[in-house]
Formats: sequence, structure tokens, C-alpha cells
Amino acid sequence: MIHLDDVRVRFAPSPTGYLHVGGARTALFNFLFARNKGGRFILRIEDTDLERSTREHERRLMDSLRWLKMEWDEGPDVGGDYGPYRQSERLDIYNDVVRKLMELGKAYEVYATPEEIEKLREDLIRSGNLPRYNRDMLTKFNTPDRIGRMRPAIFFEFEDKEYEFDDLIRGKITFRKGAIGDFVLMRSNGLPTYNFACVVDDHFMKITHVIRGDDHLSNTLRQLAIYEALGWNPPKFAHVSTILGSDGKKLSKRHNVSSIEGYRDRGYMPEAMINYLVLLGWSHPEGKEIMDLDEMIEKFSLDRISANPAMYDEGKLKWMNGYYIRNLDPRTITERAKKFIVKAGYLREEEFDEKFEWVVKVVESVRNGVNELSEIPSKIDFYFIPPKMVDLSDYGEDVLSSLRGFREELKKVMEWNEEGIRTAFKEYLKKAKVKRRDFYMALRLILTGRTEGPELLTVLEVLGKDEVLRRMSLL
RNA sequence: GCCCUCAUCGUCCAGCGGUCCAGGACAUCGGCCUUUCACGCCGGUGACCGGGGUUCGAAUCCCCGUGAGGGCGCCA
Repeated sequence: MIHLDDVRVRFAPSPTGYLHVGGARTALFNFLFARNKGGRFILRIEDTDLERSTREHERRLMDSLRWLKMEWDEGPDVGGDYGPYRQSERLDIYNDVVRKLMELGKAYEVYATPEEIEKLREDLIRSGNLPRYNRDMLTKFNTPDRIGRMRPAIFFEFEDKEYEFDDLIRGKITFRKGAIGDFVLMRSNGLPTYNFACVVDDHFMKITHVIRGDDHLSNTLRQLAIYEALGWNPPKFAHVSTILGSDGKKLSKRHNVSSIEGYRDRGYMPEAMINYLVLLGWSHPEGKEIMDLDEMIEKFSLDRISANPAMYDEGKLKWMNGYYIRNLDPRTITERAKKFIVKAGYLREEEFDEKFEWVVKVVESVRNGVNELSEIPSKIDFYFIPPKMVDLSDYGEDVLSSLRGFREELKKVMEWNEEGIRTAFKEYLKKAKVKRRDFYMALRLILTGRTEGPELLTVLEVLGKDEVLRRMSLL
């Protein structure tokens, strides 16, 4: 049962590439708003750019959205009462509306090629005019030899006056008279333009709130004029600021940090991703920074979205990812690290599954120094591969002999667990006359081949008694 | 050129007329913890773009300037 005042929002990407962080944040704000209000979150595919739209992109877009845990209630794959949800499948609807607009005298055919319009535009600019079209200059192209022989573009007759609306984030926006001229509704290839399709779809899909990037702020003028011409009530608008790259320019593919898939592949936690993204422009009422989806949903509101453009700070994202890596359940982290470990060749997939409980310990022992899962293999390699050459020349014979003695002590440890190993250390070090620092470091070197790593006790425990003794046998 | 928007620490945010010599987070610097690297903890440095108003009182409201972003496509 759908009530008239139920909130309905949509995320409407064009399937011309992967989901980038800007799009993901827009989707997130829509999603959170819908869930907070108990409304519906709709996915609409804006594939009217035939050149660049592909099903493959569409699929990847959906994968990314789902990976971030944003499930939609209506969309091309799940259906819904207001479909189809792909613009390329809604052509009849656009044509109907265009016909209506033409009957109202608010749209007209233009038999000109895109090149001719382009030239018209250049001429206007060259002669010192603003590039604004009107019916008179456009219908000159409608010569008898063209009518019926070529497919016309349909232009909208823009009623030149002041338009205004109340933006939920920015307040009252006023577009002064004289800002634009007539513009295209339907291209000569039979497909609608963005501004037209957007209005038609939002109307018929009963969208109540349009939350989108502020690169669409100026477009709102055109859309408002179309709503008015049709006698339709426009939805409420909320324009979110652009995300900027570290150079202060709009974040784009050129910044090559923007793909959600890329982050997933490098071992980012979706929890960290949305947590970072939600903070880019929105703030928790109590100033909390770390929060899960449920909390975001509970606390989300449009009036806490900031109007200023936000610079994308990958460093903070990385920190936050590290935070989640060391605070999420170790088994979850291990499961997610699987592909990286298998790919590095330390374990085959079946081995990983068989030794899962052990691998959890391996991963847990290194995770607090990790910010991306992809860093894990290089940190855990010593568990699988014994150090090739160990240079102990910095340590004297006293250290080496005490290590040999310790090796014999370890052989006697029956319970190979933290407690047992700790006791062995304590007992042995009580009487051994070595600098502990040297003793520990030399042992670490023998066992791992490195000077840094997890706590030594953990290394011993996880490596296992046999392997520890084997590595120490080199002494 | 025209139109729209934005403007608090290096970065993201808080602040919605007095409680602000401006608060939090990341980064940075110092210290502590520690057998290493990290993690963690404690502390420091660090900002209201400029100028006019309004007001008893402005980071907060208004105007101008400046800077930045976006739009002006038969892209979205």
C-alpha cells in the first residue's frame, strides 16, 4: 500500500563507466534518506547516451552498489510498479509526453542537423550575442524538402521569466529571467535528452525528493520550466556539493582514485567506504565519526548536509579502512583477505579453507599494522616461507649460545600455547645472562628474517612448535 | 562573456547572534606504552578570505569585493 506522501527517491546513474566515489556518495545520501523515512529507494538507469552506455557498465554499477550494502527497492533487475527502470525502455512514454507538449504549443520540431545547430550557435557568439535559440531561428530549417524526409529534433519553447525553488540544502534558489533559450527535448535519433527524460521519469515514478550532485543545479531551471509547461508538481530538490580532487578540481577519472571497484579490489572494507563517504558533507548530530549503516540510517537528515564542496582525502579513507580492519571480527577480515593470500601463492584455496582457524590467527597477528587488505601477503610471508639467509653477525656468541639453550628449553614445552611459551621465556631468561633486547631481536631474526612484525610470543605460537624448532636448528 | 553555487585549522566537519582568546576527526609534531614495527593513550602546532554595514554584541545576519566550483551540449 503506497501512500501519496511516502518518500520515494532514486539514484539515476548513466551506465557509461564504473561507480565512482561521487556517485556512491549521492547514492548513499538517497539510500539513507529513504531508509530513514521508511520510503523507497529506486535505481534508474539513464542509458540514453547510446554511444557510451553498456550493459556491462550497468552490471558493474549494480555490483558496486550492492557491495556497499545499498539495496534498492525498485530497479531494472528487481522490477517494481513504476517500471521500466531503464530509460532506453521508456521511449513510448517520452514520445507521449512530447506529443502532449506539442499539442500545448510548447514544443516544436526542428529539421536541422546537430552540425547546423552548432554553426548557428557559433554565429550567435561571433556576432556578440548569447548562444540562445528561439523558435524563429530554429524553424527556418524546416524547409519542405526536409520535412518528412529527415527526423526532426524536438525543441522546448522556454518561457523566459524568473524561476525559483527551495533547495533543501541551499535554501531559495532564483534563476533570473533571460538565463537560457529554447533547448532540445528529443534528439533526432529519437532519444530524449537528460533534462527531459529526468522530468518525465521522476514524475511518473512518483519521485518525491531529488537528491543529486550540484552539477545539476543549473539544469533545475530547465526542468522546472518543463514541469510547469506540463502542469506537473516538481519534486523537492536537494543539491549536494561536488567532491573535489586534491588539486581542487572536480573529482574525475583523471584522479584515478575514484573507482569503487578499485577500492574493493585493493582490500577496502565496504563499511569503511560508506563511513568515509557519509562524512564527506554530512555530520552526525553528536559528532560521531565511526558508525555503521544502521546508525547512519537512524541519524540521517538532509539538514545536516553541508553546502561546501569537499576535497577528497584518501589518507583519511585509508586510516578509516585500517580502523575497520583492526576492529571487525577477525574471521570476517580473514575471509575477505582470502583472495589476496591465495593469489600470493601462500596457500591454495582448499588449504586456506582447511586451515582456516590457523589462518585467522595469522591474519589477526598482523592486522593492526594494515590499512589495506592487499598489504597482508607481504606481512605474513614469513609464516609460510622460512627466512633464506639470516645475518646474525651483529650479535655475539653469548646471544647465540643463549638462543641455543632456549631452543632446548622450548623442546620441553608440552602445552604450545601463549601461556606455555610465556612461561618458557620467563623461566629461561631468569638465569640467562643476555641483554633481553638482543636476545629477542636475534630470535625474531631467526624466526622471521625481519626486524619488525607481530609480538614475538604470537609469532612462536602461530608458527607452531615444530616449525620454530626447525628454524632454530640453524643455530 | 552570461547564469547558478560555495567560502571556519593542510584536509573533512561542528558552530545555526552572546556559553568561541572557536570544538572533533585525519594528517603533522612531541611524549608515554613496548623485546621490534605497528596499535593504543596523553599532549602540542594549526582556521573564522578581505572590506563595509545591522546589532549592546557576529564565525554566525545583509551588501560589495576576491577566490573556488559548476552550468551555458541532439553528454549525464
